[in-house]
Amino acid sequence: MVDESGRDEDAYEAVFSALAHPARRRVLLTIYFNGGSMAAGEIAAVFSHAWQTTTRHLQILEAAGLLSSARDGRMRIYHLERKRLDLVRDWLAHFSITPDPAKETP
Amino acid sequence: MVDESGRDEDAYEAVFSALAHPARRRVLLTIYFNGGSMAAGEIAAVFSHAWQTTTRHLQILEAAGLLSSARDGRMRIYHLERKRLDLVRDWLAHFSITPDPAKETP
DNA sequence: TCAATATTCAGCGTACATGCTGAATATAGT
DNA sequence: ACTATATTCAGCATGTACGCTGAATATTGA
Repeated sequence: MVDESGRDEDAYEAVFSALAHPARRRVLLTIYFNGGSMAAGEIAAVFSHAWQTTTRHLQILEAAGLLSSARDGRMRIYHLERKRLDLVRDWLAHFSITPDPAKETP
Repeated sequence: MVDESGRDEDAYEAVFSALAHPARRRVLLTIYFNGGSMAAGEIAAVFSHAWQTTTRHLQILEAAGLLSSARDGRMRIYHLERKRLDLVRDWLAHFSITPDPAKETP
C-alpha cells in the first residue's frame, strides 16, 4: 500500500510546513534538476549547513511524503514524490475556480 | 504598482508558512466560500479561538499577501488575493513538467 | 461627549523548529 | 576482522509560533 489514504488535513499541514523552509524547497529543486533522484550526501553537499542538518530536512520532507528513499549500497537515494506536490497544487487550484457569484460582497 | 516585485524567496517562505496552519487555510476557504470578501468579525466567529488569535492569523495572511484589507465603517473587510495563491501554484507547477531526462539516475 | 461595537496591541507561557556538535550505525572493500 | 565511507541518532541553545488574557484604539449613534 503506497499511500491510498493521506488526503487529510494533516497531510496539508505536513506538506505546507515542509515547503515553508527555503532549504527544503531548495532540496526539492535540487533533486528535481538532478533528474528526480539523488543520494543524501550529494544533496547535503549543496548546502553550507552541517550535513546532519540536511539529514533532518530530508526526514521532514520524507515524513511529509514529498520524498521517498531507498538504500543503494552504502548510500541512501532520495527521490521526488510528485503526487504529493500535486495534492497541494490541487488544493490551491480550488481558488482559481471563480467562486459562487451569488454571494458577492453585499 | 500593485505588486510588480514580490517574486523572491521571502514571498514563498511567507506564503507557505501562512498556508501551513490549518486555521489559516480554513480562513482562506471561509472567505472564498463567502464570495471572496468578509469582515474580520465574521471570520473570527467561525473559529473557537479567542478572536484576538484570529486577528493574528489574519495579519499573517495579509503580510503574506494572501489577503488584503480595507476599513468599511467600523469593521475591516478582508478579501482574498488570488494572485498570491497563483504564485505558489506556479512554483509547484515546475515539478509537473518532466525534468531533463538526460540526467536519469546513473 | 458617552456608551456600544469592532478590531487591534502588548505581554505571557508552552511547545516546537532549526542550527550546532559528538557519538552511533551500517555497508564496502582490503 | 578492520578501516573508510555514508548516513543517522541524541542532546543542547536559541528563537519563533500560537494559544491565552487584559488593555487600547477607532467608529457609530444617541
